Amino acid sequence: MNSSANKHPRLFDKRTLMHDFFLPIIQNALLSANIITDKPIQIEQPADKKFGDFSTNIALLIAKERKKNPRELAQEIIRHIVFPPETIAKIDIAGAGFINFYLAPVFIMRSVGNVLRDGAAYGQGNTGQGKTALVEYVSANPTGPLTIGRGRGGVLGDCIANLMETQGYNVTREYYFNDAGKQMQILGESVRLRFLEYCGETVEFPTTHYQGDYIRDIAESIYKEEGNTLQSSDDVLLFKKRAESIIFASIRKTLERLAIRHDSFFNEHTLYTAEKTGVSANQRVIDALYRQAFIGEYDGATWFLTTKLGQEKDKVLIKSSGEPSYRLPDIAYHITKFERGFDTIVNVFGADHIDEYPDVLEALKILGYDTERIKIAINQFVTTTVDGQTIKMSTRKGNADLLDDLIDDVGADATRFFFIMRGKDSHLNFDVELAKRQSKENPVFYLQYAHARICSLLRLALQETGFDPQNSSEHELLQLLNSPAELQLGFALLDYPRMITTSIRLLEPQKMVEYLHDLAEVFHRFYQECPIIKAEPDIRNARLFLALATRQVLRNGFKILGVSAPESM
RNA sequence: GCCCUUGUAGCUCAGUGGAUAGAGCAACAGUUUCCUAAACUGUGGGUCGGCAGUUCGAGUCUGCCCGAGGGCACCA
Repeated sequence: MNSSANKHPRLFDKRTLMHDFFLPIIQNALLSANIITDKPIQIEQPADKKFGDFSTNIALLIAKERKKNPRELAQEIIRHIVFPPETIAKIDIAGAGFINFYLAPVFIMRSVGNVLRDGAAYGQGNTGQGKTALVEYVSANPTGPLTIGRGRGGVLGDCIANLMETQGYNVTREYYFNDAGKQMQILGESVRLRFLEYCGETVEFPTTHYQGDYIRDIAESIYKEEGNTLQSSDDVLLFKKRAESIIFASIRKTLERLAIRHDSFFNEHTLYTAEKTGVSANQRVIDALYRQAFIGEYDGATWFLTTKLGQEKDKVLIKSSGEPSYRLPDIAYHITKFERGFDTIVNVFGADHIDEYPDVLEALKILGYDTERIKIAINQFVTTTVDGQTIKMSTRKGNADLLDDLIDDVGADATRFFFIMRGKDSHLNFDVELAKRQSKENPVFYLQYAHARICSLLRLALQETGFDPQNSSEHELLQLLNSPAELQLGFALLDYPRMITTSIRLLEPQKMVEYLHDLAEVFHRFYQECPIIKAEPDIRNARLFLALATRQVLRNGFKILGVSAPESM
């Protein structure tokens, strides 16, 4: 045991309660009851409070192999359970043979003191200590302003990165983009044609080109600066460059509004150019796959022989034009993630890219990379509802819903919150009217209100009583609390660290949203039922500590979600 | 046709093989001499898309069928 562990008594959040407290207790009981089994001991929180705080189904699991009645077995196990004083209040058997544990109120409230002690660090862990992670998200090419759909992936990725940082991961947030492909060529051409219109020419604008108004805006800005001097030029590159820098600036600005940040922008084009070795990253992929006999040449193109892996068709890596298809740089890009030494690699992208990653993974596997390190988070699409009418996101037509417009409409907090308040696999229905509403129907306001209410309470308490729980360490007062509402709140606070690890395991920040909503609800009930400032001093101070601990957890959670924590509303 | 995601209350959605399937909103009925009523309490509401299977136990796992979204390019 190291010295820091001695300085700080063990933190009894639910994760540690399950693994470090209940597990050994049950293991020892089985041992002394002479029950040997290879069945795993499962400890869970019953959905219904009346079945205790924790329960185990071990008696059910081993009943068959022991040919015994599960309830009798449970009885026998209970007889052998030993536990420290002031921890467990009651143990009983219910249902088919579940063993249910009820925690002693003192035990719960003592643990709440640890929340106050850890403060902003409460919930942090060390599973990522000393490890690096790359989280890639947004990665939109600079062909137009960000759409609402991209926003969902951006917030999802940002929250995943935030979550991982709480566990000690050194996270690099990366944006992968391409400014060299065919789409960018079309972008430059689109701007040039609109520019010519400004110069007074009548042009035919192809339907394959970008239709959005922003193309006209860019063309106009070029016209204002350059006049018609470029009219005779057919240099598309110039228009492309201008468009790219303007669009990229707008994308970054939009992301900034949502506090979505990146540490690294990876330009796909660097994979095309020769490195020190004189060979491009793309070429190295071809060479390496060739050595493994997964490259074929026919129809004038170079193919990844995925039919050898049981797929229906081979996949083009180099087109007959000599240009790589998107797949080749994708593979090369992922190799750089390994070469840069990341321990964990997280890719966040939309459902439209769902067919892309299996090929990349196959190629990486063939080349000997450990694809277990790669985690994929795919988010389903977004539809928006305005005035009860569902509007489907539409793509390159120029009538796609713009993320900026949505932020203008409902604000950054609601935008972020709504994007992650549903599971990523669920098709998100973004109700714009609901997001704008400043009432309890709007879940983001419900949560923020709980925080503001606590702030207000602490302000008033200080003013009326002179007591500031932030400047007091009499946390043992918490042990005076034992009403159902207080215990429920204290118990909920202990769940926070486990929710973080669950969210990371599932790459699902939505778990945090749900948890925080439940926490706010339990707090409001406590606030309703327990008078605080008017209570007698010790109880009053204890309740202020409980409120302060709640505010801490809300703040810590809001920080991960990227939602503001208002002091008053 | 093939692949991925998905189908749970009127609506939007939770639900790690476990106990009588939950929450929010909406509906209805209540709560304020008292710290923010932007809150709280209660009531009603379900063939978990359908059919089979796996097992002590299935909303959860498997197969088939039906519906929804997305993808199946020498676009990215």
